[in-house]
Amino acid sequence: MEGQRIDYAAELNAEQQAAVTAPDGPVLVIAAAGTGKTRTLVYRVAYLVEGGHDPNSILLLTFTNRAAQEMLERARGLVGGAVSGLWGGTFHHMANRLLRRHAAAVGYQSDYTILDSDDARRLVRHCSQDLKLTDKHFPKPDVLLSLFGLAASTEQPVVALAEDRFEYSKVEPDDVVAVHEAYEERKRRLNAMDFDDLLTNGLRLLVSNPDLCERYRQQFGHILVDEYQDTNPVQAHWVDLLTGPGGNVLVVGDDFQSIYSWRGADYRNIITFPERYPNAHVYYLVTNYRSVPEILHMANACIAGNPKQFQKTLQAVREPHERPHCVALQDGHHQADFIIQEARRLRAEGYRYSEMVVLYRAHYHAMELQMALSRDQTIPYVITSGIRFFEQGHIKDVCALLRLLANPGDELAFQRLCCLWKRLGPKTALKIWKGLGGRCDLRKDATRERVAQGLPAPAREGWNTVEMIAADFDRHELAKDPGEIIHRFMAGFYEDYARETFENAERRLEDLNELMRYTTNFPTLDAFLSEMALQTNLDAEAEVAAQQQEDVLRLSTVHQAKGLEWKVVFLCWVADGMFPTTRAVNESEEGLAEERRLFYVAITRAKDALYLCVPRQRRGRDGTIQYLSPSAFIQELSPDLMSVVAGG
DNA sequence: GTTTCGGTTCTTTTT
DNA sequence: GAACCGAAAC
Repeated sequence: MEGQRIDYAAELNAEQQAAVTAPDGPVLVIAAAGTGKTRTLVYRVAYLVEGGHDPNSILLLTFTNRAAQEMLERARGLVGGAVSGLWGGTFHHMANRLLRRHAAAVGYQSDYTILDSDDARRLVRHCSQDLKLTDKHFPKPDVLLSLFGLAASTEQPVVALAEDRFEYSKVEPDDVVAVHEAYEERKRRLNAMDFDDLLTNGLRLLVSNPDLCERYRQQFGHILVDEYQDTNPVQAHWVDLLTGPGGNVLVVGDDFQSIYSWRGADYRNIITFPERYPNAHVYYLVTNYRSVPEILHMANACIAGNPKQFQKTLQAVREPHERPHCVALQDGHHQADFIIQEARRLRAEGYRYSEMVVLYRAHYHAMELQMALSRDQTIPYVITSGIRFFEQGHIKDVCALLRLLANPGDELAFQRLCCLWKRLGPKTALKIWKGLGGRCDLRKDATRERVAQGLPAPAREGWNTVEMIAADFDRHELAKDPGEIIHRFMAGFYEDYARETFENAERRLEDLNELMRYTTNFPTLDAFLSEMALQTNLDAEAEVAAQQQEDVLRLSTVHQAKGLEWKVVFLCWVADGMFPTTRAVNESEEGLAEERRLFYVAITRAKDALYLCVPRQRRGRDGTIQYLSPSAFIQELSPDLMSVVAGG
């Protein structure tokens, strides 16, 4: 492979080739669904490397870990080892890499902890409680966090968003601001950043240190950005700064597939790209190799109504096959039965289960199907659950010890660790923490003695294991072997604890063994912890890998299905109130437009066959039956775009 | 004063 | 599940 020149004209179509071989300077590639967006990016990387550019000077930014991994692998397949040295990863990943080096420039120590959403939630809860904002009507941590996050990623003040959001409720915007300030202060004190801080501090680093910014501009001669329509203002600003005037930046995206506005993504970044970079070259990819024309007709029709977008129509190249099916069903149970039967029928026809997928708007929409599948026992399936691998209780328990060893200021880790011991709860843990002066460096003998003195007798047992690990920490260079720490902690304490505490202890212990294997990929404890915090989706990715080998039916949210494709797609609950969700519709016109884009994403995942399942009723939480109309997205489509089937 | 236990309720989407 | 609340147990 290596050394062999790539024949771009033979391997790419004319649209793709034009984008891949675009001249230097700013480039915008509008790539509709299934038109070879990833292929184009990967070949662009190869083109640059073949053109003599040092891979070290190329920065490839993606949105998800999965995309980063896939592209690096494919690039390696094209140009071989020459690609190593390429800077590739998610925005968060890159920001973290820069911030570890220059943490002091934004007022942090370089061993800062990255808070996952669960940590952030706990911290905000503490802040609300400290401020005595415990009223039933005061917004919950999740609501507050999404507001803080939106403020951070759109560079808006919290107070403005709070006034807007709570306009018709009794919530005082000032109280929300107070919690926000307390939260910011506590993160500083803990030497911790949440996901948004990585981005905002990454931006601040470049804004307030022009010399540093210039240095990285020199370093990155070429910047490539995937899924540009999903960037938020902070990310876009960061890319702009790193590119600099006259720099080379190539962004790829599809405004039709912008589905992350709820966390600050702004598709205006892509719409206004030609204005921000007036000499930008713009390329369109609209030839779709993925889907049969009937599916593309529906996709084109469904999205056409959305305003303010780069108008483009997917061009089919495949032969006509069959129209998407619109299946009327009585309720969720009938829907589940229908999917199971139809999947089995298709299987008999020659499709593998791994070539089919069941998609839905929200995780809980899969409940009936999940139950039916586990009762049925004939179709192997995986579900990308709502809880992330690294946010499960047992993983976080074990990692609390690692985190405290890495960052002695990590109060959350200390709390979590202490609450594992018998007869030791949050109150006592806080007392000990305060007694230590807000810092617990377990490597120091004096610290360990002080902790030991504060413990109730039954807690000693668990503590002894930690004490021994901490005492050996420097002597045995455990900082270079996080797996060994986990192993010792489990052998000495956690295995017994898990068996006493969890119904499904064995499964959880298996997870921990898996975690131990995973640590071998990392040279140090710090490297492992950084990566772990940013790999929120490890389980989903493992399942994708497993699915490719085994014949397994996958159940997934539409969001998680983005960028993937299957021969057969079942879309569930295409009914009013479910998809689009009531919330989005109530919010604004823009909310509905985004739901429509999500619907578009779902449709365009399908290659051969698409089933839109429309249950007509649903049991409410009080047991009453709720009647549903078909989704507005179906009603606004011309009926001859689909074949109507009665199911069940 | 704290911790633990047993019930109830609620699930949008993710780095 | 897992967060929350109230009541029992240490």
